[in-house]
Amino acid sequence: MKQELVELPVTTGDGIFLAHYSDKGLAALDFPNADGLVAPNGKANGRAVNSKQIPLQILRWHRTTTAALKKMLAGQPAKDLPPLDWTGKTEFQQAVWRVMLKLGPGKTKSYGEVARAIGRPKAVRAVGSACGANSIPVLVPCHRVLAAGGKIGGFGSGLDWKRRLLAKEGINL
DNA sequence: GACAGATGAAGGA
DNA sequence: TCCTTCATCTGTC
Repeated sequence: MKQELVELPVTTGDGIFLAHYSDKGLAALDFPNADGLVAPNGKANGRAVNSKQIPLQILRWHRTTTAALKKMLAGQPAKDLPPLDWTGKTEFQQAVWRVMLKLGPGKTKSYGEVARAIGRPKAVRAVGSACGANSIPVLVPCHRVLAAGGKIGGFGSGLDWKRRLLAKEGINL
């Protein structure tokens, strides 16, 4: 059965992101498209999609998310993060993302370093896959994971975003 | 079970 | 240096 998600827009100086909440926490975050609006799969442009009443708890998470996102986009550490809903994700993916959450602004790790940090030094390609499976970019800073030698590597939401986010944190590739 | 992938390292030119 | 090749590990279909 499919879990119902509440979708709420997050307006930032970089466009309107779309946050998806389950009853457990923030489940996904969509980047704005080139026009600064939410991506086409988000069914609204800057409006709450769900007509039904939004639970107070989700509104509180949304405030935290908005503040955290704005901080991150300003290259500052987010003070608080909403609970993240990683339901259905594997142990391996969660381990990779936990390592990323520990990375502060301006700090980067290579895919190999992340693999070593979770005790699987040879699972470098798998770390790349786990990064790609990250549905909460920016807040789970997969953009801070670079390829060996300081090369940019890849980014599921587009390398432009990766460069942009890194530049905000003072990292120029 | 096969295949693909956001890598890394080694070897050769 | 730069490029190519291959080993490695995990997730997905």
